[in-house]
Amino acid sequence: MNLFRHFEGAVAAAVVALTREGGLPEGLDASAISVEPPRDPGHGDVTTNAAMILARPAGRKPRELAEALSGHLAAMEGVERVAVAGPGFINLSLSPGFWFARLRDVLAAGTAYGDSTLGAGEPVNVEFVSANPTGPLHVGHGRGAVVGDALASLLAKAGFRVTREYYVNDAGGQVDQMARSIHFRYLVAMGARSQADFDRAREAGEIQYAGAYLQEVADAIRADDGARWVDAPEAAWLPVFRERGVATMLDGILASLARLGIHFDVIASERALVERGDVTDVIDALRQAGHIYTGVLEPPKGKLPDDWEPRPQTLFRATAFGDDIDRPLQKSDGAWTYFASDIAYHGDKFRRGFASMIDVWGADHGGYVKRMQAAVKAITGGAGDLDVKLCQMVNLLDRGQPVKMSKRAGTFVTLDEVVDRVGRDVFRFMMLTRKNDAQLDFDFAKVVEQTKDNPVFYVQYAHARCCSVLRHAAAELGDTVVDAAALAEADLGRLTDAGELAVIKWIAQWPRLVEHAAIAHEPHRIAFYLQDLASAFHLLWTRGKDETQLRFITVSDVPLSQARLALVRGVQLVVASGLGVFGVRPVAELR
RNA sequence: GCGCCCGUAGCUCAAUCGGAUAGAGCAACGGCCUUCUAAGCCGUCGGUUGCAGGUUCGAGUCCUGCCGGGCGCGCCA
Repeated sequence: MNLFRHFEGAVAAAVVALTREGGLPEGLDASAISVEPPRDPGHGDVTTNAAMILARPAGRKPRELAEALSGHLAAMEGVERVAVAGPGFINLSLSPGFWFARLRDVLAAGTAYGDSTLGAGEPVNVEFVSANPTGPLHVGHGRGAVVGDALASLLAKAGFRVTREYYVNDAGGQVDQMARSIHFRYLVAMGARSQADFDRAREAGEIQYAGAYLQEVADAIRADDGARWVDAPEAAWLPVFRERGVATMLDGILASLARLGIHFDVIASERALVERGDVTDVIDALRQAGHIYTGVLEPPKGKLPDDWEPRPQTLFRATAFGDDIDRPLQKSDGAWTYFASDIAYHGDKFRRGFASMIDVWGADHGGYVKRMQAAVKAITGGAGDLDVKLCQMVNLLDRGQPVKMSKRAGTFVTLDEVVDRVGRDVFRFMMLTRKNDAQLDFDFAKVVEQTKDNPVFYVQYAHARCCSVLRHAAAELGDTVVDAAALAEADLGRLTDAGELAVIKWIAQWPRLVEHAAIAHEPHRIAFYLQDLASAFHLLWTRGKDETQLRFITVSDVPLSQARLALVRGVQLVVASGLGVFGVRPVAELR
């Protein structure tokens, strides 16, 4: 139960009641009323701005209105005290019994606590990674992967029907360049060209993909086909080398993601899209709607590209949908631009039932957002919505020193290498400790440290500590005293310490946090929440060191122990629930 | 030149579709802690939220204009 949503209903009822009594005019707009936790806990547990929102249209003073509404709210079950404060806030303080009921919610729901019906089963498509199948993933891709996957899990927990999707850019010039690079290596392997030729071509920049990872593809083709492609024309070998390359690279990419625990529901191929005629179809549709014309773009202001010349192009009227300039759809050789096929792809997603689409991109694609959103508006008649999450770069460090990366020097750090070194769970959690559009420092040394500075450790430790306490309790008090059924029946009224209540209040925020993070498409909020929850719990545990009467296990008082162990169990479940959204496995003990 | 993102304590970052006195951690300073799992706990110091206007009951948040940083800017994806 999201307790704030619960009290939203109460506030709405109070407004209705007051209206019926003649205290408010009929038909006021109540949509701006919020019910939320106050910034300052000293103000109470729940606050609403209802009186301030309604005062102007009602022609009444905010505080006076607040007093009138308070009367109705004071009668609510679970409300211990109502106060009007500041410019007209209504603050509710809830009774211990109300909080105990929330803890019982957790014990009953398990890690499903926080699951919401907010999404009402609405389909949402989350497209992420979508890296070119031309090489292994690097750390930046890893961030996008984790953000996309966690966002998908978050939306699923909030009640949306989520599809995870990967778009393979297997149709453009990039994969052709990769094919040529593989072919060159193949020729060297066959003795048709020399290694010196290869090195020279690489130095001259004629080989765009010089990574050694393509050697295995060249070798595999040689093993299968022998000298068949040595003298063949490019038109003959290119498709073969391209397919082999794409298949191998994609396999590698998906394997890297699988190691992170990431799996896709749909792998969409750009080439298949083009070959199916989807691009032609969507362009035709746009043309019929009058959104396409042939024109000449203004040259960009400021620095002019050397080879710029005015040229008539097939343009999408993106400016009609909020973009700054109209965008080209065809290259000069007649092939579709990437943008054109991407329009078709998003059109395809929409036809498959996704009015709500989320794309996770690297920040270097930022300039592309407006045109894609414009295109989505155009092809869906305004019915589709595209949110783009741009992921900023990850700065790799080791003990504070930047890890130098260079493709040329071969010191390029792949995602696999990072995951090998720190483990999947640490990587995933760390990738979610910052807003997606903020740069993120990732220090190999720090992320595996067992100190409070390391958020992964701090949160995992809270979970491990809960497990440890429960293990000890089972040993000292007996299994039947601490099993799920016994704890569900515990007399929570024994939890009288303010610190204990504080932890329950943190636990009870979880359902609201899930909903808000899901609406905002911001999974990182969970990381901050888990640190806060862990902090409250660690604090309580630590107090037990000095004040032994506060310890969770008191052998001489089994009912008291059970109440406190119920609280420990609640913390354990909510931490596990949060880590579950992140795809991080909670640990039962720290090594 | 234009567009997008960002600018919050010395540092790294929070701040709930616009809420009350802008919060944590690190660092610094002062104290405590020998264990239900040790890697900690408490306190102090620290702010014109880049600058200037505007909108309103109320602005870090929205609008306008500047300043500073990052990214992008027709046939790459």
